[in-house]
Amino acid sequence: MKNKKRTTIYDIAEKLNITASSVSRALNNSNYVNENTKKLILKTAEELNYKRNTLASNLRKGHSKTIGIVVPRINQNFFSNVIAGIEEATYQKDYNLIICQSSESQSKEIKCVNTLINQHVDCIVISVSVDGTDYQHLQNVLDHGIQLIQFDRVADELETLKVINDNEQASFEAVSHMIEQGYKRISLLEGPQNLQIFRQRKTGYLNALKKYDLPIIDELIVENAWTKELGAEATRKVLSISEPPDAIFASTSDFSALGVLEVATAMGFKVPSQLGICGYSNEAFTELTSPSITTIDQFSSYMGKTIANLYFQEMENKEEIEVVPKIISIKPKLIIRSSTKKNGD
Amino acid sequence: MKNKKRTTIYDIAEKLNITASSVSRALNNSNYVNENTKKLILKTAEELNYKRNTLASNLRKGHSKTIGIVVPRINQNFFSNVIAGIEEATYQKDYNLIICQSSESQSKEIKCVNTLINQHVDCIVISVSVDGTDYQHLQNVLDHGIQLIQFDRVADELETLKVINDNEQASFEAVSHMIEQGYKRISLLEGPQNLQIFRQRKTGYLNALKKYDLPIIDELIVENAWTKELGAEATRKVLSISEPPDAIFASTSDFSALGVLEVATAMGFKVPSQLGICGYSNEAFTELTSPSITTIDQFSSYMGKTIANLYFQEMENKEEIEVVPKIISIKPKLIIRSSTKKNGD
DNA sequence: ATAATTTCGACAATCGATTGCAGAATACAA
DNA sequence: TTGTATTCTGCAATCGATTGTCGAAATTAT
Repeated sequence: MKNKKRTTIYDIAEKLNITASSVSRALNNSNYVNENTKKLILKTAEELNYKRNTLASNLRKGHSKTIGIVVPRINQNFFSNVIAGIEEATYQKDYNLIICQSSESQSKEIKCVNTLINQHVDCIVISVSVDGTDYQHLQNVLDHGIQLIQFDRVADELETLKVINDNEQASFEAVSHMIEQGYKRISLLEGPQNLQIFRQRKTGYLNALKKYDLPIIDELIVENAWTKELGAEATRKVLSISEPPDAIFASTSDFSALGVLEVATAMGFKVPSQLGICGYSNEAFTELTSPSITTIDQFSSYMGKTIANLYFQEMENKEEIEVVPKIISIKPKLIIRSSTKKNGD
Repeated sequence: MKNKKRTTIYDIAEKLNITASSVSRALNNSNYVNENTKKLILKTAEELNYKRNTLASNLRKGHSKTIGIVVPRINQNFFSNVIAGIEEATYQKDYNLIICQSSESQSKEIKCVNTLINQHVDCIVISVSVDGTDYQHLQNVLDHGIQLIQFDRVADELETLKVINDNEQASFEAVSHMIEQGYKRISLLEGPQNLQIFRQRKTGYLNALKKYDLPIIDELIVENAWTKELGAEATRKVLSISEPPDAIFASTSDFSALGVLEVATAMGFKVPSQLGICGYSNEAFTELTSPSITTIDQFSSYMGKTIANLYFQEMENKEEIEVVPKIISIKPKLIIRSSTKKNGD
């Protein structure tokens, strides 16, 4: 295990009585080396089980062919799907992925970002943590000449490349759908409003109410209900008021919606006839609950591919055109299931 | 964006009229530099927004403080949880993670492993792809002096560090539980037998039958039923024979069990009274189906932490003791839910 | 046969940080 | 004051691969 000396281009060069430069050129398939020596070099490299030292190569070349990713949680469905999507697209171009999770803490997020800068990654892809307020560390990425792509949860004040969902539109459609189903008192479980995505979803909700001339009822809007537990708690609260809602839009996540469903069922509310429920994210389980939960699909894996391709595209233009902030918005899709079919189907 | 020159220790040295070595020493908090100059250097580094070039540092130091991970699918619950567990433990020690997915293809797996060797990672953590037959590429990892830790799906013939579940025991307990519930004709949906984990699960099944003196019925054992679709197909088959099973153990995954449940329900079998179902992995959704599915929890995140700690522990011993192959076996836990409660509760 | 052009390969510098060695500067003791 | 020990700093080599420059050899053109 220890002290194993790996073969370098110098070892190959020495064995063949040539210089390392020729070996390097052969390995990089340059023209400036004789076909025969090239073959000989390749053969010897194979024999000696040579593996290029990417560290040295990258140091010299000044880039790393590596993309750093920072997400709140690796093992959250949406994020792991985005990552898988990025991986698929970058793998073909021989890029590596360094993955960090901020665990929803900005201080850890800052550390992660710094590590990635140290690593000389070519690009940082990030979805910010929930408690973020200051984005100096992201500005810092730009200052170091590293491409920065924000996705989903973005710091809107920062002018970077962004790949997002059209949260407002999706939310609008979801609420409109519920209204058209006949629900009239729709409660909104909203997420931390410092995040743009949650503000947008709220706007969509409000716009839908407005369109259908429904009143905005403050006591039906619950802040910060974005985990299963908080969703459950919020549900207990809104279902206990004198005039409870006849539908709940858990705009933060399907987990929240799951909390809603469990509490509502436990409290004796019939879903969907007495209470409609809509979640957000299209987690796998939404299909399996009874009733199945209406939700919004964010095309997470596609989003990942989009991010990767956006990076490659920008790389190509880098030399010629000045980089302009660009936003790609993906329209999510409303998945209508049983939990909002007020009148059956 | 382009051609941004990053500050190096030389820039700092030049500005302060000292040498780069002193700067390096100060940055590494060495004693061999005056307290005052150290402070000055740190301050200047801060001012110039200096970030260490990890590439250069690692090249010189001969290691990368990086662990490479290769899994079949990043976005599969079990794997993303293991990864999250590894991340948690390694983060504290300032290690980075490079993550690759083999997409269940050995040829891609080999490429991933080679990339990681090139990257000079200090350790490779791998769960092999399903179609693996030859493990030369893993031997190669060892030959390059890189620590190798296999987990879950391991190539048993290779003597490396391994972190696995006690699949046989878990399977034995699951089947025993079903038998004790009164199920007598238990069908086994098994996974590709070239993978040790699936062989072990089969052994556990057979041992349980033997213990309770139940006959082994070949037509109740279905090969290669390890996705939802294959599980569904297998179920259609076994439920159509003249004497159908009264229970199905989807030993490959909960997805397979889900396929079983859907087909069984569609065919009019009552779960759990007419047909018991047990899955494997404790995916989140198993709690949400109706009925909820009995399954086996693998402590995935804990497994990740165990892997990381195993690596750190081996690192400490590396110099003194010769590395010996070591296997850590984690005992999974049977989670009993409604789908196997034959007589209600 | 000579000149002009290619092709090939060696040399040396470079990427940025680290570190062994040696010498300078300072402190302390005799 | 001289000698010894200690602290600090600089020099230069090193990690392994890449690449611009230049000269030698081989090829082609004249």
